[in-house]
Amino acid sequence: MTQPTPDIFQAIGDPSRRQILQLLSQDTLTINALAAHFEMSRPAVSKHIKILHSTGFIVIEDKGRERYCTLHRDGFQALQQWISFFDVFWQHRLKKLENLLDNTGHKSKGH
Amino acid sequence: MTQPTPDIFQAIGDPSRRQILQLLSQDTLTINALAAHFEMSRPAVSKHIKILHSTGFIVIEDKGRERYCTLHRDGFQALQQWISFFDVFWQHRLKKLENLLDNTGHKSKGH
DNA sequence: ATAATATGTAACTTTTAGGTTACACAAATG
DNA sequence: CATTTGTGTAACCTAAAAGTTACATATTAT
Repeated sequence: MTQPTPDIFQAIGDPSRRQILQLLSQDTLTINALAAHFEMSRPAVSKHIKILHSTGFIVIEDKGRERYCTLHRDGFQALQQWISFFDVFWQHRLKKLENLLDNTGHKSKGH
Repeated sequence: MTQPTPDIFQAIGDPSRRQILQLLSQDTLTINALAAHFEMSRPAVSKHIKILHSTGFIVIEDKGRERYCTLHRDGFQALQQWISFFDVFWQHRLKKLENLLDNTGHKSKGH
């Protein structure tokens, strides 16, 4: 891969990458340790990690020849932010509904 | 498409689909009205909508020959739930850090 | 009834993502 | 120093996603 995917949504779009995040929620793991959990080749896992890293879901700490992967909050927060945008929408909708019920229930200007 | 993508993560992985959700957060729109906002063909938009529908991000109400699309909460909640799993992780981490600071700061059994 | 509109679907093409193997290289190990 | 270990990367292959055009169909409008 060159670098065509610095997109948090696409990053978590892949099941393997989500599984990597799950594994890392239990433990800090090296690339090899992670790869051991998968059928696919180590380079494939390595690519996934690169994507998770570039999108802010994990941090990598080099220790000698090993690379330790740990969950990183940035990616999750970015995602949370996106959802929150829509939360506002739901709240507005709820308010609209309340007003509607208020107006039809009794046509006075309310108590 | 047959039906190989009933996956919320993949559903929002596509930028066009996210834009559709954005548009629907302003207004309930028909397929055609939505398609008008895009460069791509109407059938392409139609496919995206199908995916967003099958993953619970939108509901569709038929009115005569038109189909009105509206945001639906299910998809967003499913996504939120996934994030929440990791929220727990962060809280545990924070607690661990607190304990650590507590123990190194003063070696008594704490107040 | 005819024409126009709003849509779904099938068949096909193109693009992109995910995977593999082969190789390079630096760090640990004997 | 030779070997093993942990990793990155390039080149390539395959499969899946996204897009297109062409066509079918049901509603609405004239």
